Amino acid sequence: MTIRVSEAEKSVMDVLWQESPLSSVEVVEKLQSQEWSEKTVKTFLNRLVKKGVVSFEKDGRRYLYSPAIEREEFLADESEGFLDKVFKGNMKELLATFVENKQLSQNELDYLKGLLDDNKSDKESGNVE
Amino acid sequence: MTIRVSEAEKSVMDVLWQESPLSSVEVVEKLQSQEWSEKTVKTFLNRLVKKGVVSFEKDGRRYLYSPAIEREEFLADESEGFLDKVFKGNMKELLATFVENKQLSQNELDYLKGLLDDNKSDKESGNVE
DNA sequence: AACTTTGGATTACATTTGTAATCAATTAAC
DNA sequence: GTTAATTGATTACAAATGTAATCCAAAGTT
Repeated sequence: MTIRVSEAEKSVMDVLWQESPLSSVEVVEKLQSQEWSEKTVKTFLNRLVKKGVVSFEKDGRRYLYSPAIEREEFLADESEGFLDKVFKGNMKELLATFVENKQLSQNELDYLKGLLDDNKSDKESGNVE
Repeated sequence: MTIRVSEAEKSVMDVLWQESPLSSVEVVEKLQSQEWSEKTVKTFLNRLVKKGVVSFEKDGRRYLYSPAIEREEFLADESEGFLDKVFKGNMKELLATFVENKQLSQNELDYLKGLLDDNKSDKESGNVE
C-alpha cells in the first residue's frame, strides 16, 4: 500500500516543496488562491504529519513544517499509479494521449526528443542506472 | 467541475469499454480478479449510471450496460487533470518523469519518436486539428 | 494578575468511496 | 398457483476527504 495523499493535501506538499521549513501561517499565505480557511490548512498539515509525509521542528510555540519525502520520488510514484490505474500500464497509449492531446509546443517537442536521445544512448552504451 | 469517476468505478468502465453492452452478471464475471461481490459491482454500475457515464437498455428483466462516454475523451480528461494536479501543468517535467523513471523499452522509444515526428510534420505544414 | 490572542490538538459534520446487505418485483420452477 | 431464484432499487455503514469550529495551553498585553 502506497502513501495516500489527497488532492488538497498535495497542494500543501507543493508549497512545502517550493520552500521549507514554513510555519502554518506561511503555508496558509502561500495557499491564498485556494480560499481555504487557515483552520482547513492546519487540518491538512496535521493529516500530512500523521501520514508521515511532512515533518516539523518546534520554534517556540509554533511548528515549522518540512516535506518528509522527496518530490521526485513522490511524482514517480504518482505517475506509476496513474499509468496503471488509468492506462492499465499501457505506456504507449499514455504517451500518445499526452503527445496528441496536449498540442506540445516545438520547445517541448525538442526537449522530449533530447530526453529520448539521452535515454537511447544510455541504453546503447549499456549505461543504465 | 468534471465528471468524477472513482478508481473502482474506472475498473468497471474499462470492462465496458472493452466490450458492450454487457449485463451486470457479465460485468461481474469480467471483474473476477477484483474479488468484488456481485452486489458491489452492481453498486458501481448504479453509481455510474447516476453519474451519466454509463447507459443501459432493458433486456427483459435485466439491463444491458454500455459506456456513455468515449474512452479517448475520458483518458484525455484524466490526463489533463493529472498533469495539472500532480505536475502543476508542467508538461516537460511530466514527460521527463515518465521517460526517465519508466525505463522505456526500445520499442516504446521508437514509437514515441514516431509520434513526435508526426506531430512535428503536422506543425510544419500548418496541418493542425 | 486578568484578559486577549495565537497556534496546535481535538472534535465535527457532510460527501464520496469501498463494500455490501436487504427489499421488492418479476420470472422460473415445481 | 405457490415457492424459489434473479435482478434492479434502496439502504447501510465505515474510512477518507473537504471544510471547518471548538478546546486548551502558552505567550503577549494592559
